[in-house]
Amino acid sequence: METAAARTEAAGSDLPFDVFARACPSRETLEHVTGRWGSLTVGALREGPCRFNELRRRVEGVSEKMLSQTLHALERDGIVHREAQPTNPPRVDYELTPLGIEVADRLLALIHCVEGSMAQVLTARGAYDATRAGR
Amino acid sequence: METAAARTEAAGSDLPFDVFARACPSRETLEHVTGRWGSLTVGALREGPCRFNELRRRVEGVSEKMLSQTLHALERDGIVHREAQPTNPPRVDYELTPLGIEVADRLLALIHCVEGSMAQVLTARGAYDATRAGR
DNA sequence: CAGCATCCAGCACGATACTG
DNA sequence: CAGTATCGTGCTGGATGCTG
Repeated sequence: METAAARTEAAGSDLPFDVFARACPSRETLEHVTGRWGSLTVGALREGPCRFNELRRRVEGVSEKMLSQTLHALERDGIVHREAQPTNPPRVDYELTPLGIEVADRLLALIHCVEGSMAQVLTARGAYDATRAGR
Repeated sequence: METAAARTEAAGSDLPFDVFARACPSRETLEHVTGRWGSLTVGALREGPCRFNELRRRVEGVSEKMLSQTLHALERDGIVHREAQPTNPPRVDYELTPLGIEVADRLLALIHCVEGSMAQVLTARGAYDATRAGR
């Protein structure tokens, strides 16, 4: 009972996918979803469908390039749906798929947990830094 | 109602911390927790306290350096507690703090959600790639 | 065992410019 | 508006070697 697979099974889950295993494709998807911009993009889309530039405004600080890249990865994974109207000027709406909503809800639970704990975190940081002040 | 802060408030949350805002410290903590190795480290520690090298084995593929770095960040944020015994050879145990457990549970919910959706994800990827086969 | 220090390759990312 | 293309760089992160 040393391997990741063995532990996963011991934990009651016999799914074929295990993020703790080196080469599992679920790691990629998890990274797309939890990545620096992925998590914020998915979180922002939970508020409802959104166009490209509006999304850029929701996710403060994201560059055009990174948002585009992030959206492509999420679309490929079936988390985000892209709806393009062939009008002029072009209009493209992004929205979460049903799967995306599932993921977004867990993600937002985590985000809110972190946001709500920031006072504690900041205190912990102060204490940690204080013990190392002299070095 | 354009800014991240305004939206957050409109969404019913009037917390002072908003990850969608450019310079919010919660972004850092979220990244520590959701980062490539952070998420796996926190997830692995949810199984119980663990020594350095055992942790390295649980989180397949992590290098010494990255694990060390990750643990420091998590310790500083008050997610992980480090307990060192001054014995020889040295023995150090890492474990989640109460806050860490809160976070880990949300994180694992997300991880299991992703793991359980991988069949769907892989199908979506196939479909996506198929439509772009010719370019 | 539990780690820090150093080196360095690669790519993640931002800035800028251009297209339909 | 909604992107793609290209370029430059600073940081990420792996490999290696050393310490207590």
